[in-house]
Amino acid sequence: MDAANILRNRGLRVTKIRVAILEALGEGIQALRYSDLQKKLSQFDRTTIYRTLLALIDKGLIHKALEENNESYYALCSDCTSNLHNHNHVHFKCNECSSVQCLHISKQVGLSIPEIVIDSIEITAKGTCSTCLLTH
Amino acid sequence: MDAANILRNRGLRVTKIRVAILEALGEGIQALRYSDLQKKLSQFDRTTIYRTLLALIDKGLIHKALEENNESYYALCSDCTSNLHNHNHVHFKCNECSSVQCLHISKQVGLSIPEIVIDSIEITAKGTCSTCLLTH
DNA sequence: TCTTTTATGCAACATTGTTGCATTTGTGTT
DNA sequence: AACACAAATGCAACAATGTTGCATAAAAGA
Repeated sequence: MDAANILRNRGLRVTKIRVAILEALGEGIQALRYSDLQKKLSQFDRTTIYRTLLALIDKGLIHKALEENNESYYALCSDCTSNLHNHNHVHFKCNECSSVQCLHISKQVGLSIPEIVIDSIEITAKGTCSTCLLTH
Repeated sequence: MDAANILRNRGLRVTKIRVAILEALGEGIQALRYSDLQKKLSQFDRTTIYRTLLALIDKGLIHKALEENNESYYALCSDCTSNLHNHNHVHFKCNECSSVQCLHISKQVGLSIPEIVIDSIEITAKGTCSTCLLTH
């Protein structure tokens, strides 16, 4: 399904920047950091990018994959809805090339702690990605 | 051991702000967000707080427990050294009161993914803390 | 107390988040 | 195809935080 239809399905108007962001994030399996998105979408106003990201997150089309060193990484959602972000995957950041990607894992991760109710768990793994492993 | 000795042990000079930050973080089991730290330490310059946090992180005395919504939460380290931050604990954020704390877990968490080398794993859990559970 | 090394405070600038408002655009309707 | 209305965009403006350079002040050992 193309970006335009994805947007329509979530009740969002089809605008240039929304299509551009979805296509930018759809190019690879990687998450993109905000500053890179901004470079790539430099024809649009900063505020518009900001509000578009909020709208796409709100509708469950993208998510913030990682926040680190005051940089936010954004990635496409795979099975989220307008009502619920549903991320049963691990966010992996390569220490070499700084790439961030969403890794789908088969096993469910559980965690229980006395006296506390846990609603969600986020897992971020860091290491060396396959590309960087080959390079060294 | 008091803050002054902790600092000396890591080869850091004992200054007012370093003692103040260690004591602020040592008061509770909770992590403090940057903006709260700044309010609490308003007698010091913003730059000094910034550089002090970097120095204390560098020496393994504190760590950034969570970065969310462009807010950083800082907490004391329990068993880190100058050479290695060693965090086998879960960071828990309460959705009700926004408090963040480090929870030490007994079981080791493992994760392995083909073609990738994983060096470290960070786990952030969100839910309702014991205090907020009692309130409702 | 003196000296040297290091930390601090201040100024300055960059990046990102955030809001209000006028203008433009998308979309369903005529 | 043109219209009307709701929604999105661009621009201006300000806030918070990150970051660096440099002059001054403070810590630690002699």
